[in-house]
Amino acid sequence: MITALVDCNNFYVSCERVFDRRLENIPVVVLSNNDGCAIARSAEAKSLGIELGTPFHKCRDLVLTNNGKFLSSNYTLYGDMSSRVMNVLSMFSPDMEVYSIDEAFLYLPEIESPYELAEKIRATVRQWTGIPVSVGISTTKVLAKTANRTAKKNPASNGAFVMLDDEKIKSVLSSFSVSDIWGVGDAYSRKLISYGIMNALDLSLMDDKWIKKEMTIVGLRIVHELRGISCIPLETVAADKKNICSSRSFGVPVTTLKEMKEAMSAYAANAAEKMRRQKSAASAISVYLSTNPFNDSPQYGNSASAKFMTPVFSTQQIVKESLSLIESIFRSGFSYKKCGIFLCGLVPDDSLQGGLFCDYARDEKENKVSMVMDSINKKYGKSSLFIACEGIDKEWSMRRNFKSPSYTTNWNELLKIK
DNA sequence: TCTGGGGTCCTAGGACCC
DNA sequence: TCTGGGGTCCTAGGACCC
Repeated sequence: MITALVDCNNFYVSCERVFDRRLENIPVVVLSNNDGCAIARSAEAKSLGIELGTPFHKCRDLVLTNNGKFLSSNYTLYGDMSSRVMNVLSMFSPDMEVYSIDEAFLYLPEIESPYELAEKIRATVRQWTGIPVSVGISTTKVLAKTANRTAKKNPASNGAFVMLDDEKIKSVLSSFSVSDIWGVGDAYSRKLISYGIMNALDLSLMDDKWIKKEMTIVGLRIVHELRGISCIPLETVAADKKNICSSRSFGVPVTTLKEMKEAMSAYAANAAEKMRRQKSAASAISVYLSTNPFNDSPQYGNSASAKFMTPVFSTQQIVKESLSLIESIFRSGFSYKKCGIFLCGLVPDDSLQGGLFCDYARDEKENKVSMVMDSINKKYGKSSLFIACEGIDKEWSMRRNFKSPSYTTNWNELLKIK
């Protein structure tokens, strides 16, 4: 099957550039939550040598002295731009897997000129959304990923790379480092290199038994895909999450139980809303807190979990349980950096059943309140309605000193043309 | 001063069953 | 010296992805 991987170039930076032309041709760095470290870089920023994950304070001067700009991440904008891009891509194939916020796999029909199609995809997405993309085309997902990376690495390829015949595939693989293969991370690439397996062609020629022993069945699938045997299917329908997590670092250290409980309530409410969006209920929850491991100050971290007799659905129930758990592990005298919640054992909400020891009438009422809150927040914007125990001032909330407007999702922040 | 957040899958080993 | 065979379920930990 002819498989394409379409990947947006420097996606977050590109989203920002669509609405602010002043960001063209200068180093632009988008920072993680809390303005902590670099998570997206323009080509100009990359050529200054700024690596993914570089802490803000370690690259601030370099970027600013080169007339560059920092931006806080604006996920509302990126999420909305992503769905625009995906909408355009879906016109090119009925068989599409949205793989991440900035990538999609597509099955393409057998066509005479895949290269022309790739060009058409690039031009259409660019014109309709403003986002530049790269296209890699081959016969399996792993090979399409490889082609895409090759397109990005070679300026001559003009953002599109096709490898369909064996000779071409072999020649690309022979100069493709194992550490760049999709599915081969740090640990495996170190291991492979220690065995003298340096490039993708070397890996594809290894014995199946050896691969399975050293890299489990997951590694074997990757190797087969490198050989052109498709074994990672296209997932056209996004599966429901099995776990949902919400966690954040604090903008300023948290030292009191009162603030910790406010933050915990906010994250719990956020996780509960995400869970209801996919129509699930949680069988268990787990919470954790921790100090800042990069500090010399006294360290402490802990977690606690609880199982519910019957799966829970409402924000009220989830917040209540999370607060009692976090209280049980909170110790005063520490400067906390982070806390979070996991909702586990998610089941479809239509299979909710009353438990013998539950107050069914109360649960029903709370479930309805949660759904009403969700619909109001959907209509009037996030956190139009929130529970009081999240606190009002939220001094612990994350830093986002350089956030751009929500150009596409908030009437008050529309782009103004002068 | 300052280092993100949110997921998935697989395996080994222990506990338990008959 | 010697201690069955076959299975399930759960959890922790390690690998990976963006």
